[in-house]
Amino acid sequence: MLGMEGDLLKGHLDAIVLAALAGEAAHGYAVIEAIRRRSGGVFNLPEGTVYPALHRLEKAGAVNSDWTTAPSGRRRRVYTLTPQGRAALDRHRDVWRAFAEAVERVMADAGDGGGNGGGVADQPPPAAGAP
Amino acid sequence: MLGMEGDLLKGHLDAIVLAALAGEAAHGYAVIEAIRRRSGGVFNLPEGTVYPALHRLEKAGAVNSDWTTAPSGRRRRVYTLTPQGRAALDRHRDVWRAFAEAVERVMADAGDGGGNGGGVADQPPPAAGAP
DNA sequence: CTTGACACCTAGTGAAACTAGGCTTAGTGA
DNA sequence: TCACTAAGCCTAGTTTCACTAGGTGTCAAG
Repeated sequence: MLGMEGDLLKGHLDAIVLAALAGEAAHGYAVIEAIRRRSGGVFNLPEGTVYPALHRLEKAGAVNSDWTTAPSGRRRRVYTLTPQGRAALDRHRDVWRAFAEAVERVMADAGDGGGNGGGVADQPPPAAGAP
Repeated sequence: MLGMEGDLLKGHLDAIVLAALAGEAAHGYAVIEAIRRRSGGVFNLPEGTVYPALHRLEKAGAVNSDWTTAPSGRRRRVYTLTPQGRAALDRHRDVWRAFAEAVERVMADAGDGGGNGGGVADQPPPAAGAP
């Protein structure tokens, strides 16, 4: 995942893949491309990430797949959101919203340091110290 | 992490812990409480998550810790952001912003399905089919 | 025929949060 | 005084999930 360090995406991948298919059905490569384009190039997901996700989602009933032939003659496996998948995407959106808001609330308070009273360090004379 | 499934928090924890300390120094329990309160109860982090994070951040030079005695007589290990930790928090905020925006862009496009032309399924007569 | 792009697949790996305990200490109630 | 609870801290082992590292097949162009 270029430009993004660590495991930021973990737990969000299924939602992102489902969202990529919400507009219209697409084959694997197109899903990857759609995610990259929509994210402004932030999410550049490896195939090894996306295909297992698609398989997982298909197994879970969130997407269906059909082999088709592109105008070029190439075989493609096209994935389509199921009604169940759409419902799952709606839930994912709610979860994301709640999650993002929670993160922003934690991050945002940082600057003012006021009005949160409790839970803070009492700084009386240092005691015995560490073990 | 109550109410949050899977690994949504992965990759974001350090940022959240640093942000919890940005206002003022705090001991472990207070960090946990601050995160829970600020997140509106969304992030209810286990001690086994937060303490290793604090230790990790201390080892990395982002926080310092000192043993103190609360008014009650209890020993507490109070953590304080270092200048390095503040700089790291700023970076984390930037990364979060970019990440969140990318996710929202991917999620938001879902509804319209228009204007993205390429990369979509060609649906001519189904070909030979799967292997 | 060779090469590169398209298209798909997957076992194994590693990172990071969480589980599952465990210990210590001060306050409270019986 | 004793038992229990809450505060406070610690950590090895486990689980989860994205990514790495390959690998195969097909089609078009040179």
